[in-house]
Amino acid sequence: MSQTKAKAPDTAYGVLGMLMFGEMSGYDLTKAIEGSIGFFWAPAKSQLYSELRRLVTLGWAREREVEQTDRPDKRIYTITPPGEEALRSWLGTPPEGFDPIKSPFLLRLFFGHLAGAEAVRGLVTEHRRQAEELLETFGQIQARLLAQAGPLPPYLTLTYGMTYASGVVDWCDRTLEELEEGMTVPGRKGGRG
Amino acid sequence: MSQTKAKAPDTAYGVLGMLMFGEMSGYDLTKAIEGSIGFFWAPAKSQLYSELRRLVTLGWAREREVEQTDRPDKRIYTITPPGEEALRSWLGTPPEGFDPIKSPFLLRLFFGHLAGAEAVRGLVTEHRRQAEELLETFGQIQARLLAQAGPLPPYLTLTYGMTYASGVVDWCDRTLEELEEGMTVPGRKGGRG
DNA sequence: TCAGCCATGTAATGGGTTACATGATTGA
DNA sequence: TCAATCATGTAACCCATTACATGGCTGA
Repeated sequence: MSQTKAKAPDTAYGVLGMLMFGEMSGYDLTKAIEGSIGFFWAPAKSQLYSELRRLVTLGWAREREVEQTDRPDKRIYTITPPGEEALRSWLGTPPEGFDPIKSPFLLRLFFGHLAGAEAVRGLVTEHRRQAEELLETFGQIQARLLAQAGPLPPYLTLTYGMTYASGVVDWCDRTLEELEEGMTVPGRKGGRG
Repeated sequence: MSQTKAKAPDTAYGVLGMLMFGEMSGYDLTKAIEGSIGFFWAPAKSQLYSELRRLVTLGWAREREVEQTDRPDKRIYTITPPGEEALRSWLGTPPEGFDPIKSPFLLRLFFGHLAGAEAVRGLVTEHRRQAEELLETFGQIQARLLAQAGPLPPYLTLTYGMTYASGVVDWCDRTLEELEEGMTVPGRKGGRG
């Protein structure tokens, strides 16, 4: 019953991809994900488990029960050949449309004039702090990745993240300066500086 | 029955904020959103309608039926004073945690070594194209905003988007060059260039 | 005159999160 | 000895998307 032409949410393929690193339990996967793709694709635990059930149904992964005495029993998942094929086919299909942006920060910022300049400054400052924090985390990961000569693509996702985060920091700095000039769009006319 | 201390999803506050521009129907709101906060907060139509129902229940908006003959009847929504208060209070509460990133692009890229260098180049090239397209759209909006002296915050969300998109374009360019050098992390040892 | 869009929504479905459950080890 | 963490998952709920429904106008 293994389907290759089936459609599944991206999360399913993310899990499949992780299984390429070797067989894992749901728990193993949560750990593996939070250190890697978790930065840009972070399903909840229970979501993971339900995707695993889906993979088994599709024939894209095999499930094996492992009984344990000191720990809860577990189920270990292995990718199957049809699973690998489905993964590769998905990889060959670029996502349509740009990455969806969903920003609680920008949503608040947009209505900032209702909250006043001081609140906006606070919002931006906090955002900057978070971006710097992220940047530091990325720096540590980078050091690790540069020490071993692994495949390039995961490293590229890291540089992407670093470009993004440092872009945010710069924008925050520029914006905090701009906020000194008032809360109106800096049009050409009527400006005094 | 108007509650001020209630919790609602961010989408509800986004809708409330839009209602500050004046009373609107659900249809009006979809239009208003897609030209503004839609770039970073884009609920589906039906989501919008259910949030409107929520707002009425909470006492944050009033609903008024308007019968029409040539068009379907409509319901027009107005923000109430408790609604305004809830909105302001929400604006004063910065989001916890950095904006969640959910990137179908990075998810594919991460597993790029399974697809080969050529596929990765294609993926990056397409992503670059999309980013440039976005950048152009933003440029047009910018021209419009600079022509009138409106409030600064919406303009700031725009510069944020532009910083982001042009950062992506740069990253794509750098990455396409890097891909010429092979598919391994450019570590210090063993490199020839 | 027919396809497509304007204008207004509802229904069905599915993806994803938070809360709940369990018991064994380990460190303070 | 008590709280925290490891290790493994399930149940309940809600947010969000896609598909469906309706009927009048508008341009080719």
